[in-house]
Formats: sequence, structure tokens, C-alpha cells
Amino acid sequence: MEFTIDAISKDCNARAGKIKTDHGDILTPIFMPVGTVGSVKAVHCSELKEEIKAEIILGNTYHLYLRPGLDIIQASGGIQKFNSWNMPMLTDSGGYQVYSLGHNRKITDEGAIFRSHIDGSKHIFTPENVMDTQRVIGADIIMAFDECTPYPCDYDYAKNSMKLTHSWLERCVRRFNETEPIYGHSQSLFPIVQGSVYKDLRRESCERIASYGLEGNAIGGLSVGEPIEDMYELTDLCCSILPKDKPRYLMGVGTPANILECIDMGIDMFDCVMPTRNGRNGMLFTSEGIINMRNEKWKNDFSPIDANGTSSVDILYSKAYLRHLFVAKEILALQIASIHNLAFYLWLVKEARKHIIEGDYRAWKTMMVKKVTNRL
RNA sequence: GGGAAGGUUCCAGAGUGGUUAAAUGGGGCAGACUGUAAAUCUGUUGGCGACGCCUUCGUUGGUUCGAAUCCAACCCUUCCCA
Repeated sequence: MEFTIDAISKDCNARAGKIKTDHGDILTPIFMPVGTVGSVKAVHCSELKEEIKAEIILGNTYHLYLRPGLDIIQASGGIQKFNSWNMPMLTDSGGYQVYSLGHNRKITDEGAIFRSHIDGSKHIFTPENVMDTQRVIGADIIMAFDECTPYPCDYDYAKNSMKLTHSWLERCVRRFNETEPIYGHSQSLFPIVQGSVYKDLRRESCERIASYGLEGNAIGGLSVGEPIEDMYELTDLCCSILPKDKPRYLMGVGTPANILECIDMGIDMFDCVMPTRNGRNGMLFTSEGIINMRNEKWKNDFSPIDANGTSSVDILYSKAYLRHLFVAKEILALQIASIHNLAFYLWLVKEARKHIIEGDYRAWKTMMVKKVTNRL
């Protein structure tokens, strides 16, 4: 993997860059659609490429390990062959599941013991075997195994958890360096900053993480329920410490406004389930604001879903029709909403990149944040 | 023509003397969702000058301190027999 910076906006810390991987290039800032089990829910690969113009998607180590299982993925020739995406992928390590599936797992120094949410079977995730698993899955970018701390989280818990994540990182790096990619393309390991909402912990974690000199750095443990101002303040703090010459990945963020604000601070990569999950639940993000597609007010609105949209569904279908599909619980509703939302997210970061290069990012962002937070 | 069952709030359907503006489900309306156990979850769903009052369980009348619930008549629906 190689990262180059093409431009830094004149009026803020926003950067436009390029990540080269063996599966293709990624222009940053970038939004990465989430495809937990190897599939971006309700969306075909062809739609991701042609309509949405996604450049990289996510997969999840915990979920892929449980189903279909490593034997299947290895036999298929790696995840990008298995799902026919054939473009860059990133896998999360299962660190988020340590948080989201917190009720059926136990943490020890050794690792995390999960009770499968599918059949209750017991599985131990260690930094070492998570690296091995991500070698088998075969994504271009793989994540260190961490604990995503919950919110609220008291200082002592956050501190101990951060130390645990750091010790796991040490073991991840060692194992990563001892092993080779399986499928002939190179893989890059990103470490993850933790420290909850505590600035001294975040600072310490950033310094520790950065000291490994890995090819990119991620910020985790945010957007888990903390006040939005905290998220911004901590992201800004992390950006001020994490190396400038490496991509910065803010995990799990966020709303269109969150993304615009964090690009301003120097974040290069984002992922979030919001465009897909909220889309499936009837929420549309557009350049003019947010639409709750199930609301009665769209019943007789035959205007396009999004007149300014870039995907074919935006002008092909009307709001009244899409509302009808949601009300009738038709599968097509989920597909249209997912394609629209993802295409909008990708359009948004592409526009951001354009304005960074032009040098007026902050001004554009200030105007844009007002629009995208508007409720239609 | 004879017999049987039944008519409940938008719908289906509980309730069978007071704790019932009436269970539950559906539908409607609104909200939530941030490294996906999510095509999910939550709230709400008679009216009003609302910690109270008014109207409502086919219609009308009656019994009772009190009725969706008991009685009578009537109207209507479904099923069975002729």
C-alpha cells in the first residue's frame, strides 16, 4: 500500500490523497460502504461500481469467520474472489463486536471469548488468530484487534482497556510480521486508537499507535453514544498527533455532517452502516437534507427521489413510488434506498475532495453541513 | 319456511356486571438507528376548555348504585336443513 497526498485545503486541515493497493487506487477522502458478511446489504457489486462508484468496501472478521467460515473463503481464493468484488477491501478485526456483542463475550488478557450469536458455540479471538484469520480472508487493509470501549465508560475502565488494546496491538504487529499474505496481493495493518472520551488517554494512545510506523492509523471507540462535540474534539485531537503522511481512518463515522466536519480535521477514511441501515429503515440522505421516506407528506409527491442525485434510481423513481414500496414492505424499497444513500455518500466525499484541491473546503463545508442536516 | 351462531374502537379479534376508552395482532401516524445479531426497534392511535369531563361495544327500551357485559323487542350478517 502506498499513500500520497495530492493537496491540503488552504483554509483547514482537509487533505486530498491517494491510496494505492494491489486491487486498485482509492482517492481520499473516501467513504467505505460496510459489507459485514461480504455483502453490502441489498446492493450488487455492479451497482457498487457503476451507480455508487464505491472504491473500497468493508468486511468483518468475526462475522466471516463464523459464516461461511475460513475453509470456504480460503477455498474460494479470498474474499474479493468469493464475493466477486475484485476491488480493494478492508476488514474490521472483530473489535467492534467486543463492544456490540458485549453481552455474550468475555475479555481476558489473552483475547476475547465469544459465544456465537448464531449457535452459541464458543470461539476465542486472540490478536494472533485474528491476524491469521484476516490473512485468510485476504482484505487489502486489515485492522488490529482492539476493544471498542462503550459509552459511558469510567476513566479506570477506559485506561485499562486502552492498555489492553495496546498490548494486543504489540502481539498483532508481531504476528502480522511473522506471516505472509496468502493470495499474492499485499496487506496492510492499521492500528486503532482508543481511550474513550479522555484526552490524556487519547493522546497517549495516538502516540503509542503512531510509534509503530504502520501504513495507516485508525481512530476507534467514537460515535458510540458520546455527545457529538466530544467526538469532534477527540477526533481533532487525534488528528493533531497522528502522522500526517499516513492515512487516518475514523471508524464507524457517520452522518454526512460528521464526515464533512472530520474531513476538515484531516480524516481520510470513513465507514458507517448509516447509509445502508437507515436507508433500509426509510431514511434518505440528500444534498438538500434528510427525508423520512415513510412520512405521509410524500404520498402524492411525484417528484424524483433526488433531483440532484447521481445514481440512476434518483431520477428514475418518484418519492411517492418509493414511499409506496416502503409502506408495502417491498424488497425494491431497500435496494433503491441503499443505492441512493451510498451514491450520495460517495458523491459527498468526491465533492469534498474537489473543494480541498480547489482550496475552499471549509467554506464549502460550512454551507454543505447546513444543507445536509436540514430535515425535509 | 325451520334451526344455529353472531353483530366490540380503522380492520381482525379478546372481553361476558365495577380495576374497560376497552387485551392482542394488523393497519395508520411519528421517532430512533454511527468499525451491522437490525428489511430492525420505540412511541402513539375516540373527543375535549385533559391529573378531569364527554361520547363509544348493531338499534331502542328495561333491570341495577353501576351494563360492552343481564333482560325484552327490533334490525342486520353468516352457516345448516327444507
